[in-house]
Amino acid sequence: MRLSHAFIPTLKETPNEAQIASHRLMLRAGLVRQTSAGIYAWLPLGLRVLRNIERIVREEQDGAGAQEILMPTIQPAELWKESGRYEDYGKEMLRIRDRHERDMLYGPTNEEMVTDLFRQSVKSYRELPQILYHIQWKFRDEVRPRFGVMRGREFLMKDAYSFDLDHAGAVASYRKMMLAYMRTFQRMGLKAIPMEADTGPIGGDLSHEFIILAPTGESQVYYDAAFEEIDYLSAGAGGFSHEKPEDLARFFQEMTTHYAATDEKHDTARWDQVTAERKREGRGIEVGHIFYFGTKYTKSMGATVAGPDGKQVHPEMGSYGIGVSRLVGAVIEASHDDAGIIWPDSIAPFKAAILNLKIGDAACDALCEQLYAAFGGNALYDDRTDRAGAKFADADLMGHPWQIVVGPRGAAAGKVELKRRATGERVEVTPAEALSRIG
RNA sequence: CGGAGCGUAGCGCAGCCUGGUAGCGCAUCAGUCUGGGGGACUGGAGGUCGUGGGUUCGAAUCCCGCCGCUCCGACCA
Repeated sequence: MRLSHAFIPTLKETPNEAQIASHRLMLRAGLVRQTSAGIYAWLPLGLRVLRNIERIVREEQDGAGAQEILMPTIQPAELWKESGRYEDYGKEMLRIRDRHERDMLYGPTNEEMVTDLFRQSVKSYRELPQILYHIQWKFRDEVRPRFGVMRGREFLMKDAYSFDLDHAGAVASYRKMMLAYMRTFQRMGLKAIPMEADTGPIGGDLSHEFIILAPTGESQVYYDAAFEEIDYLSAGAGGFSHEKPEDLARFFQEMTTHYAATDEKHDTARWDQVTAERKREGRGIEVGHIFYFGTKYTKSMGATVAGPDGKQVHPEMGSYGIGVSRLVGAVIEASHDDAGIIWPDSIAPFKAAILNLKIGDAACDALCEQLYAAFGGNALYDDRTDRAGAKFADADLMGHPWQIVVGPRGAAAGKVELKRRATGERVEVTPAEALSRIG
């Protein structure tokens, strides 16, 4: 993408409404624009990040055996009346009436709908387990939307739902999803800590929230250094496979024996048993939440399958959410400096920015065009006529992992300057060398 | 939902108290010079002062209603 003609409206000053770092930077770098309280339009740069996060989430869900579907945003009220949540959900649910005076709603979540889909078609225990997921916009009419996309009213969420014949199966599904989550966050360059969470009115002992560390997080968290040391992506010895029950058991053991708690659930007695050099604490942002809730919906909505003995049983369910749009903000909270965003390579909107410091200089132009072509569209070429300083400032603001700086001095000698955004380190290299380093 | 604040050009703000010409910086457009960390100069364009009503000869300014947005607290992917 050529910056001179890109719809990337960067701002020199911070809009008054943006208070926290991610919100400020998302507006300044031209990722989003607000259209109402808690509702945002995604512009090219922001959308590319959102899609990258989606891609990683999707790959990890698929890898764990979940199947992607896409349920609608608008749902009929009847389903929610069946489960009893039409009344319980209260004013957070956006209720709509269509032209036939039918009660509809903009989905805040999809347990009812997925249970309905399931009960229509799955009739035998032989078809279990099933894990279905989708990545879809949700609407929750929050009393107080804030922090930009971190607490929006309309937000993009990956929600998965597991159906198993019995409790043991549900636990296995839960563990698979938990592993998928840890892998997902690691791939995004985030340190995520799973914390035991309240299960609410449903009860049960299986609910975890996933907290990523960021200085501006909303809650204080305490955890064992072990969570930082585990490599969830490793496939070899010591790694974890979704396929092997013993791996999942060992993984779950790891996740639940090391200490991790938010300040509400902080247990100072247990914390004291963690040795000093392994104690970690900081601020955290919740980016995912998983639940096991058994037969709550399959019972209330009459979903049954035939068991091995021919009798009808209510499958056991779990649900698993990742706040996809929230992650964009959360990553920025976890990774920025005074100059702007610092994208992890895996979700950066572009692999690199190419800064042409002297548009019109034959050597600079030719070199930049050649580099730009080599990226096949996966680079942002700053071909504006602005001065160098403005280009540096915008590139830092937008947070491209790499900057390839092409100036007249270097271009004449066939050299470019390669800057790593995260460290600020710069080296002078040949264009070919720059390309191979960026990979 | 309780408490507080804000709405004037794309963004950041002043003007309001004490009513009378709508202003500044940045951005933007044209031109000249410049050219490695948000340049300089010259000239332009851009505003129903959130909205409806009231007071007044006259309202951005005073009064009332409404709408929108933000912040703090309780709740949430």
